[in-house]
Parts: sequence; structure tokens; C-alpha cells
Amino acid sequence: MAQASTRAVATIKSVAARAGVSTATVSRVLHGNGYVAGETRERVEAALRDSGYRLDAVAQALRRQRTITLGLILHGILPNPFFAEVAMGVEHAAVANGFNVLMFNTDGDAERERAGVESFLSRRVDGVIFTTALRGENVQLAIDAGIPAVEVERRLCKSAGAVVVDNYASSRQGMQHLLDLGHSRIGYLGEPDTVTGRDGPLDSLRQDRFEGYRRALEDAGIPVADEHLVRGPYPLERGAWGGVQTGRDYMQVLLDQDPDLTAVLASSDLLAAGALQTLYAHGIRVPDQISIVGFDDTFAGRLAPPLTTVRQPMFEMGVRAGELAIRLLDDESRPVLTESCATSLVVRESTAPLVA
Amino acid sequence: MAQASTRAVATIKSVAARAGVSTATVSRVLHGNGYVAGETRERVEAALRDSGYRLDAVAQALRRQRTITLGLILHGILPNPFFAEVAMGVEHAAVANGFNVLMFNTDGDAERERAGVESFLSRRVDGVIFTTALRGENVQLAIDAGIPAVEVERRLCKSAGAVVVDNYASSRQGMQHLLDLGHSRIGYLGEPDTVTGRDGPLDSLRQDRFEGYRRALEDAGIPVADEHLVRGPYPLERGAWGGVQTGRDYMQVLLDQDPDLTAVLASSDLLAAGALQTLYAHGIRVPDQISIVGFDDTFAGRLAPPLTTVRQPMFEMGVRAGELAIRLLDDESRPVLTESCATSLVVRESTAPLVA
DNA sequence: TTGAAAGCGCTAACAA
DNA sequence: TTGTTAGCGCTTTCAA
Repeated sequence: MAQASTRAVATIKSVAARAGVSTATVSRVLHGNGYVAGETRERVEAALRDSGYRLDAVAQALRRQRTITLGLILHGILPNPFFAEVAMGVEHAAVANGFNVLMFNTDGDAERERAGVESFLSRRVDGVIFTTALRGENVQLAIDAGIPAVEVERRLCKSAGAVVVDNYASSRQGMQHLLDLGHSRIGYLGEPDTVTGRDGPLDSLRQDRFEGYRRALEDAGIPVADEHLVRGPYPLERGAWGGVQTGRDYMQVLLDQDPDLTAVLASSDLLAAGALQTLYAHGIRVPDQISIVGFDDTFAGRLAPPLTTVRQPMFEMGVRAGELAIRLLDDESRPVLTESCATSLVVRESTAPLVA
Repeated sequence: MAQASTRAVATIKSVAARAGVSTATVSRVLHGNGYVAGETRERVEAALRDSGYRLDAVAQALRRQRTITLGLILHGILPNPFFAEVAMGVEHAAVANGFNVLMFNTDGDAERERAGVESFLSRRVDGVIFTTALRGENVQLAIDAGIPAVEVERRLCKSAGAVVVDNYASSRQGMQHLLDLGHSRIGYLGEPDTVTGRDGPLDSLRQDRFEGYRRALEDAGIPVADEHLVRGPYPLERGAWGGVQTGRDYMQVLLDQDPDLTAVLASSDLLAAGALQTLYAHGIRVPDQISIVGFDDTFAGRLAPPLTTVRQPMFEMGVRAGELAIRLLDDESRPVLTESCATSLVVRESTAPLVA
């Protein structure tokens, strides 16, 4: 009550006056550096307590030219929880190191991404993390301003740090599981145009996942069959449930092309969820009649049946991105570091051995 | 390139020197206020452009005693996407009004919540939004510091603003749908102890949803049957897939208690997802044999079959919370405002008329 | 129409 | 061991 009505907020100056010392001394006890006599320290500490002093981080930042803040550019959290989990990881690492994090959502728009970076630069953040960057030039913007940048998932800018996953190997990991279970008629469910690459060159993420599928089959001596791929031209979906509808439609295509399909590798949980819907509608049992493997491990465990999936350590990727940015901050040499995280296969209930 | 190697960053002072005017004049053209002669303005604008000047928001905040920043306390995004969507809404409203948002995750821990608020206060944010607050005293902390606070979903502090939903009415909305379809043997799937209230008094959210179920049945002249409730003592689940496992287990209990159940109202999508898993394992078709209604509309559309659910307008709730905080900022009277958002029933494929 | 100057709250030489 | 002081970059009276 008393606090609330006291309009004047305590400053280092008012505390100094109250304790009968200089502001420099207050600053010293505040940060525990420099020499302060025991008796003086106590007096200052009492004054600090009595006045309800709270350090003004804004003034401190101006003076120190450090905000102890990380800026986080989000590619949009909806509909993919991937970003949310990475964000939580970044936040975790930041707070553990005394940093705070500003977030900015691009909603997938490059112009907004630029605006977000500009905004962060204006606020003098100490580092910027992109999950996921849309344009390399926007990443470069931060670097040109002398601020370390870290990209998560996809690297667009050669001078930024990065935290990635080996998509090719991960995809093979999922395939190996299916192959080990005895499957050979395995369909591939990718983002629109993953297979045809119609919309310009595939980005490496999609390409790598598809390559993992192709090479795994090849190495097992199984020819890649056209009827196990969706070649479009199927329209890019635009809607609230991004990815699910695509999965639903593509699964139908796959089924039409090869009614004897026994397994499917999906390049995201979203796509796999859509596939599960189509299968459910047809009364086709998973994994009894067909096995499904997803990718990401976002909400895979919530589906029916719980989905076997290739897990990306999203939270950990966020943590490492945050730590990397902080590490870069103090390293004048600004090395370009790339950290690679390991994926893991999470076996749940959507895969089973092929029954002959 | 030239920019990058120029270590000296442009300040209002360097711009003033370059344009041959005072810093006051630069400030005037920067903000378009005060009188500036056309010719002078042009000279300053050129200097601004040539030097790549970027306003220092830190210095501005110190001087103006306004950071144009909102602090967002998150109750943890995992495993419930509810928080992520509200967060995006807050961010949207903030950016639309020129604000930035700092985020802080409490992970459901009241002590961390306190630390988060303290951190925000130290950084002099202009407002704090809680999604969802854990302790009223932490909300009060912000208010005592003279900063507006807004609570989303649950209100714990009488002097804070709030954005809520009518849980009782929403629950009845879901029930009405089931009743309209002709169901009468309707089970209730709530959080652990929603029915017994064993862990102390139920918070109003859980209580209201359960009341909606009870009263809807009563008003339809259907007695509330014990076998349609889960009375525990079933252990509170602790794990990565919070809620789903509970839904799975409780659905089994419901099935054991009444094998002739024809419908279930779940108090969250998470619980409904778990129910779907149990049903799938038993080969019980949804909605042919049993209808399910969820709550929230987070990932309901991704389940198989797509889940009919009572939708909370999460993004909109975030937007309104952000706008409310900003509005409160400039209102000296600091009125206590509560905004109530309407839920809506989203009918998908998990509900169907009772077949006699 | 413009400029001088006083700070916002804090830190860190430097001096005492 | 402590204090004095000069700013960090910006805004805003007030005077010219």
C-alpha cells in the first residue's frame, strides 16, 4: 500500500542519499565489485531494501551499451508447433544466462521479417535468432550492424551461426525402421512439389528428406516406384490447418496409385496426421494394414494411433541457438559456427512388421 | 560493406553535425513535430539517409520513461498450444501498435513467475500480460509498480484487467450439440479431480465446465449418472504428453463403467485426443459408435477423425489482451476492465446423431 | 524557425 | 575505501 502510493520510484541517487554515500558506492554494492567497507555495505543494503529499489535496466543498457536481450524472429507458430518449442528453448537458454528475449512474428512474410530485424536493431538487442529465416539479406542486416545472428533449421546466410539437423540422415533413419520391419512398398508423403520441384529449386530441407527416402530404397535394392510418389500438379493448400489437408489429399492419391501400399514415410507430423485421417475414413487400420512414420515429433504422441516419428530435438535446438548467440556476443572473432543436432526415431504405435 | 566496416554508429549528434543543425532539429524531423523549414528538413533527411541512422530506442526509453514494450508471462507453451496462440495474438496487437514484446516462461512455477515479473519491472516494460497467471500476488506486483496488468483465461487479481471466456456457457454449448443429436448417455472427461475436487477447491474454470455438463443434463431431464464420471483416485499424470495419457486412461474407466456410452464431452482437446486413442485401440468407431466433443480447438482439426470441439478464440484473446494493456497504459484512472470472448462450436467429424 | 542545455538513471575512470 | 565527474543518446523546455 505504502509502496503503491509512493509515486517516486527509488533510484540509485535516492538510495545514495538515504545511505549517506555516493552513487558510485551504491553501484559497487549493487554489483559486488570494487572495495566497500563492511559497515558501509550494510548501510547501503538497508537503504536498498527500505526504498524498494529496482535497478533500471534501461539506464544500465544505455550506459553499458548492452541490453542483455536476445531478439527472436519467429516464422509463425501456427500451425506448426515446431517453432513454439524452439522458442521455448531459446527462452530457457536466455533466462539461464540472465538475458531476456524479445519476440517478433513474421507470419512468413519477408517484409515483416525485415521490419522485425530493424526493430530489434533499434532496440539494440545483443543478438538475433531466426526460427526460421526467410531471407538471407535480413540475417545479414543484423550482422552488418555488428550483432551476432543464429539461424535455426535452415541456413540462408553464410556469415551467421546455425543450429541444424541432418535431414538426409534423419529421413534414412525413418526409412530404415520401415525397411527393418520388412516393408518394401513404401510411399513418400512430402510437401507439395517436393518430388517435382516445380516451384523452383527445392530448398535443401525438402530435398534432403526426399533424398533420404530415395537412397534408402536404392540401397535396399528396391526401385523407386512412380506410384509411390505424389507428382502433382496438386494445388498448394491455403488454410487454417496447413499441412493436414495436404496430407489427407496426398494419402488418397497414394492409395489410388497403389492399393497395396504397406507403409508411408511422411516428411512432417502434419502430413502424417492428414494421412491418418484418410486412412481412418477408409477404415484402414494402422499399423495392421499400413504403417506410418512421421517427422518432427510435435504432436505425434497425441494422434490415434500414437505416431512413430523421427524426432527433432526442438527444445534443445532452441537452447543451443540461444547459447550460441550469447557465446558469439563475447567472441570478437565472430567465428561462423554450425551446430548439428541428432534426430532420433521415436517408435510408437503406428508401425508394425509387414505381415505376408 | 562500407556500413559494416564503419565501426562508429550514427547518432543524432553525428547526424546533426553532418547536416549543420542542432540535435533538437534532427529530433524534430525524426518525429515530424515542431517547426522545421522545408530546406532544413531536406538537409537533415539527407544526412539521416547517408549516415544510415537508426534511432536508439534505449536512449529514447530512458528519456521518455516509456519503453514501448509489453511483457508477456507464459505459463508454459508445452504441451498445450493454447498459450502459443494467445502469445501470437498479443504479439500481433503489440506490433500493430508499435510495441515490442518480451516473453518469459514460468513453466508453471510460481517462483519463476515472480522472477519474470521482477525482470520485466526492472526493464521498465509498459504493461504485463499473464497467460495464465499462477499467483495473484505476482500480478499485484506489477500493479503496485504502477504498470497495467492483464490476465488471460483466469482471473486471480481483482485490480488487473482480464480477457476471459464463459466456461459454463461454453460447456453447455458442447452439451447442447450432443443433446440435439439425441444422445443421453454422455460421459464427462475432465482434468484429474475435476469431479471430486480432491486437491482443494476446484478453480472456477474446471468447475464451470463441469457445471455446464451437469446443468445441461439436468435441464434436459437426464439424471447425472455416477458411471458417466471419473471419480478417481486416479493419479495425476506427470509426463511429456500432459493430458493425453489422462484422457486415454479416463476414457477406459468410462468405458468400463458404462459400455453403452454413446457420447463424451471432454474438457480439453488433449483429453479428447487421449480418448480417441483408447477408442481406436478398441476398434470403436467415432462417430458411428460414440461421439466425442473436445474443448479449445487447438489441434482438434488434425486428429482422426477431425474433432468436433468448442473453440476458444485464442488468437483474438491475445489480441484483446494486448490492446487492453495498451489502452490501460494511457488511462490514468486505471479502470478494471474485463473482456469476455465468445466461444463457438466447431462441428467436424467426431459427432453424429444417435442411432437407435 | 532554430539552438542551448538540462537531464533520464546508471557506470566507470580517475582522483582523493 | 570512497567520491567526483563525465557521459551513454535522446527529448524537450526555454530562450533567441
